[in-house]
Amino acid sequence: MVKIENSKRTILNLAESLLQDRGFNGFSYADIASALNVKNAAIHYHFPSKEALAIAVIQRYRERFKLWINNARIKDLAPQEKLNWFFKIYEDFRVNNGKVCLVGALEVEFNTIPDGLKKEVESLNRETLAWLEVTLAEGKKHGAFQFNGTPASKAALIYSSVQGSLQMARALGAKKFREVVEQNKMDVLAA
Amino acid sequence: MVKIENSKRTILNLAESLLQDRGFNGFSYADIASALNVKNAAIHYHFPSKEALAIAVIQRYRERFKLWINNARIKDLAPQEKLNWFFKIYEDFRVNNGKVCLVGALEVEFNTIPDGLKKEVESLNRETLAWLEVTLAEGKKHGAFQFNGTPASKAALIYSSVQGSLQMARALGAKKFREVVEQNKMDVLAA
DNA sequence: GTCTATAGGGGGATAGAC
DNA sequence: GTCTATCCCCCTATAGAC
Repeated sequence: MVKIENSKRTILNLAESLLQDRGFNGFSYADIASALNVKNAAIHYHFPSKEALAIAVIQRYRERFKLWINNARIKDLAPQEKLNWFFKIYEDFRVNNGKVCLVGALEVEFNTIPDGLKKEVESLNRETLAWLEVTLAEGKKHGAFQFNGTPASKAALIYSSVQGSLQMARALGAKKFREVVEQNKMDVLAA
Repeated sequence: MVKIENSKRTILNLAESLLQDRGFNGFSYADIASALNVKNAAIHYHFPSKEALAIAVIQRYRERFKLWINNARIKDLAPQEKLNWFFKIYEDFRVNNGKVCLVGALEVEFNTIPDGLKKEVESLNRETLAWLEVTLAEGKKHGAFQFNGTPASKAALIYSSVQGSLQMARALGAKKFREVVEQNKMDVLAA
């Protein structure tokens, strides 16, 4: 009972890492099996299909994000600090072997992935944008943020630029990612 | 002589389209062959390997971009119009079956693609950013643009957000992409 | 230039033994 | 829970006939 839960968790960790590293079409059951020193079929015992595995990865990620944003440690922060926390998530991806955002990776491969997985990606994307939008609106109302346009479109710009710059950092180095984060801050923080 | 040049061009067109639609790992020689009603091996006659094919696609794209930006029709435009032209490139991708930027697509798969291809992606990325940077600097100097930060970091933000929002549009619809473009314009145009 | 045929590898997935 | 064995499909790439 404990063993299987640990196995599932370990497999999900590996799958999440591989998805961020190589995309859906870029990793295989064999990658996970060899990392765990077991055979291919053992992974199928825990997750019957690659689609089921990837869906479980995204669902767990969505749960995690939901827990974070509803936790007092994040929820009670000032808007500027919330935004810093948000950027920190992706900075950690960047530092951790140049991983990219799951949403961006799967959207590049969107036309090749199973339908059930598409729905999960869409949900994660929507939920992330929704939180950013509310955070930006809150900060603008309190005078911490200053920007033209709606919180929704500003949120879309920030999120898409973070996704894009994580990808760019693979070819041009981490500096590009950090430049984009700093530029985003300058463009939104009230002088 | 003419025939082979036409074949090469047709194959490059298909490969470029497939790369933007499904990524490097998401398309195969068979996709191209069946679209041309020929067999797999015929494609190998024109491009010996998948790496060579993808490299040729990017090189042709780079040439095209270079011709555009050095052509009087673009070169002599006002900075605002240059920026509009830039956004239009990606708007056309979006309209044309939801394609994404080649650079972003290949950077998501960066850890799985051949080395020669990586170098081409890096070059295209650098050249695009360089043009954007110069355009932004020019516009700022002339008073058409107004923004904090360096032209380089603003260029990185704009380019990465366009890449990211094209991807986002696949899950959330074209509206997201257009929102990001409009927000970018608001954030850079002098009031 | 395109064909048939084939080599040689990798992929996801399942059945049945242990 | 993990193993071996296997199925079946798709992939890149090459050789040699036409």
